[in-house]
Amino acid sequence: MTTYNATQIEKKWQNIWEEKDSFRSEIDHSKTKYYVLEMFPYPSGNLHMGHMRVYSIGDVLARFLRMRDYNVIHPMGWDAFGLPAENAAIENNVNPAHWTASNIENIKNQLKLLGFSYDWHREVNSSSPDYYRWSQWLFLLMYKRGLAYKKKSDVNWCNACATVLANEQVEKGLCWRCSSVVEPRELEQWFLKITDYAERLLNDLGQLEQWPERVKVMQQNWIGRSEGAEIAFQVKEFPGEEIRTFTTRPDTLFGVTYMVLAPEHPLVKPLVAGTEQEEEVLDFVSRVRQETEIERTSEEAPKIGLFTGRHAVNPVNGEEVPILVGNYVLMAYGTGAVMGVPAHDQRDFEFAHKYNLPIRVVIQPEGEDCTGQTMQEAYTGEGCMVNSGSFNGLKNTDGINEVTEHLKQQGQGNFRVTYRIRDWLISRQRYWGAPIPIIYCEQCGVVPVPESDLPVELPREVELSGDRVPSLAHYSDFVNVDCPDCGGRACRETDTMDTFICSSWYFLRFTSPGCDHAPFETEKVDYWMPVDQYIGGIEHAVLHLLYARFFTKVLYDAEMIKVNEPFRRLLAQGMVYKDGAKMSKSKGNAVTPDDIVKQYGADTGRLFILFASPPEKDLDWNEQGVEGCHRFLRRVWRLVTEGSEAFMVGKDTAGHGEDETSLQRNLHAAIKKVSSDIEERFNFNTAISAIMELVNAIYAYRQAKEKEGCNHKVLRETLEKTIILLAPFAPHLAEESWEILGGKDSVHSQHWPSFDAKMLEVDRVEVVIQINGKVRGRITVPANCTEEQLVEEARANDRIGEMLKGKEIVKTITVPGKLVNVVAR
RNA sequence: GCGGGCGUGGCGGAAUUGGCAGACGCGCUGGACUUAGGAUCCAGUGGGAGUCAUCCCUUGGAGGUUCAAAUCCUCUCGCCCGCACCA
Repeated sequence: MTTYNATQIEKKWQNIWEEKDSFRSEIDHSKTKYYVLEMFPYPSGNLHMGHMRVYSIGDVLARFLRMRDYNVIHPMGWDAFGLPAENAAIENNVNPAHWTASNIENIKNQLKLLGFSYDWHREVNSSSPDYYRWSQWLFLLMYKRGLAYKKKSDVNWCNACATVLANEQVEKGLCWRCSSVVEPRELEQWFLKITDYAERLLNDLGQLEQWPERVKVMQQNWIGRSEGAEIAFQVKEFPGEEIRTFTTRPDTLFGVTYMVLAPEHPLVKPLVAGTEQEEEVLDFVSRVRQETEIERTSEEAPKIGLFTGRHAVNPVNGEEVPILVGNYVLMAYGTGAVMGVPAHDQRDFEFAHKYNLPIRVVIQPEGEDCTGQTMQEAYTGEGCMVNSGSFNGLKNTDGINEVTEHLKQQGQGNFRVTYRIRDWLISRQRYWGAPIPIIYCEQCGVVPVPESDLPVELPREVELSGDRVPSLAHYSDFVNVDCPDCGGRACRETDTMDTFICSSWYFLRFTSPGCDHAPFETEKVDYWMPVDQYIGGIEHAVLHLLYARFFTKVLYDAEMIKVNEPFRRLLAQGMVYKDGAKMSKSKGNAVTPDDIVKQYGADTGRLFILFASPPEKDLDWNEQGVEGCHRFLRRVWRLVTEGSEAFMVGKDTAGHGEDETSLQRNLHAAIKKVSSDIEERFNFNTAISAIMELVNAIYAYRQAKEKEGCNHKVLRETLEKTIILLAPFAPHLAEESWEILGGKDSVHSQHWPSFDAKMLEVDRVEVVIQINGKVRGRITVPANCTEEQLVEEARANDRIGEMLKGKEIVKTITVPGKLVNVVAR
């Protein structure tokens, strides 16, 4: 017997798979297609355990489904644009393109060492011109459809990254990549109108039955739909000028005692012009506008309001209330103006107390008599409308509609839905991205680059002398261009696109990677889409996963694809921890896939990562657990090598008795469990434990038959099927074992075994006897025993009879094949 | 504050429909083989008591429903995650 040499075996089969092009996928209408996709990596240098986990999960599924006769597509590529390439370029004095290319080569080799079954013919690289050409083309599609526009506004600026960020890319006021504080900056930037799709992005979450609840909830929160009314207040001092507010509580309109504008509100300046308060207010406004999001939204930040000297007129009762400017009102939400109803909103209540503003109760809780003086906090519950003119006596829940309807008829308001989500800011002031295909002409203004001129290529020679890679504005050859319309002097847009654009459609490109006349071929995209199983980290719950859904819907509307949701089923895998901390180089607790491959082999690493925890839960890396998995694979290896020697030289001496039947029953039970655990539940950990049990059963059988010898036919069949079951998890060892056992072709081209229900049947079953719900004995009865017989048998049992002596049997409950419960007093 | 999730041996975790709690693995204990064992094989391993072919307790805690609860309901404690001055 030879020892298990993982390195040698793995190298051998990786070469064979590559030579035979084993994982190539083509359209085949005779089979059901299945698209298995894991989020493609950013090629940052080395693969880490998080990568190994996602890709191991995907590979098990892909290999399993192929054996289940699905036509599986399982592609891989590179999310290759992005800032780290620029930073590395400066540090190492190397062109970002070259740095990226060498990382890709490295990571690709690492993926190959792990034995993942990708169709490398479909490899895509988002930073190559033949890919970003179509990212640009899609931008132009958005532009044509009115979904891309440029506007000047306050945007999130990250100083460390020297670029702006989308709202989704700011976490608690910090840059998602480098964690530095994000500042507001007024710039003219390109946006995509994702808000036009807010309603559909929200509603269609309902279709995504196979997505984890938490991801759907996170997207729901992010989109943040709220229903209410928009109400117009006239400005007393400027007849004809109105302030529009959004509220979810139009029923409290009669309780308005003041109005607050955001500092950025366009009416602030004209309103205060010429008042005593002008200087103070403008000073306050400029101060607030310089604050970072952290400063402005921190818990300690006091709510400050300043009177503008002007008044708003309540449309329902003509009352005049002071207009203030407040630091807590956000221009980007609703209308940037808030009506203050202190009696029925806790924040307004506190604000009113601070500034001595009147509190007027307009919703009275049943059986109580609240007044502004006696209230300790705002009343936000249901009640009866009071102090509300003709609406008095109405239930406030009805009042919401009635008041809005009234305003609508008077032309002073309307029903309105507001979303928290903002348009997607896609401009980036960086070099290493896809250039935005827009030209600014002195004569014609904004001119989209004609499709035939795509791609707008990045300058290849990069200046690497400073402390950062210069943006495209630095390259005059790039900037200066003739206008495509009039031929006159023009210049290019010098910002590049957010890399999330590239990853919003790569799953479509995988269906037709070489296509040079369109982003993808209709026939192919229609065959392969949607992605049947998508796997990736939870960190993209509202970034990539929201953007990709948006792109898909736009392409659906443009009639380029037939699906309006890209990912049918989603698995958000947990993180990899070690010693209670997230595994990372900086914490010094990192174990790399390379280490594992070297020490134990890829099969051991893959097996452990799948066995240690169910995929959606966090996983704690444990060296001894890895050794346990390696031990298991060696146990399998010994069975195969010793078994094959026995098959060749030994005589088949044993007949077919109880032991053989039992072994076969173990086999079929394992087939059943492993199949359903992979296919229905994704519980790879329990699938693996079922294979371990089967292997233990084979060892037990061999030991039981040590003297008289095994039934080789049964043993061999069991062993072969065990190897097939193991193939998705430990593909190299399975392949080698298959060869040793004399199997035909590759183990991976075998049909997945089906279990025979007859094999699972037993003649006799053990049944638990309970008295009042407690286990008091066990009996073995024929499997087809009737309930009556079962009760008879139970009561006939000596011990049970003893315990029931002198008691009255109230009733008996039987669960066939499982238990008898005797209820006795 | 709103929303989602989790809590089971020394550890990772099983228990799929309410039906034997603790599968499988790690660790630990004992034995076999051996010059040796950090290899391999076999046996044991939730806690407590014991008259050792037995009983009691046990799924964060307290109640409840049920013949039967890790699983369903109510309350409660703890932890993790998302959103949050959102009008």
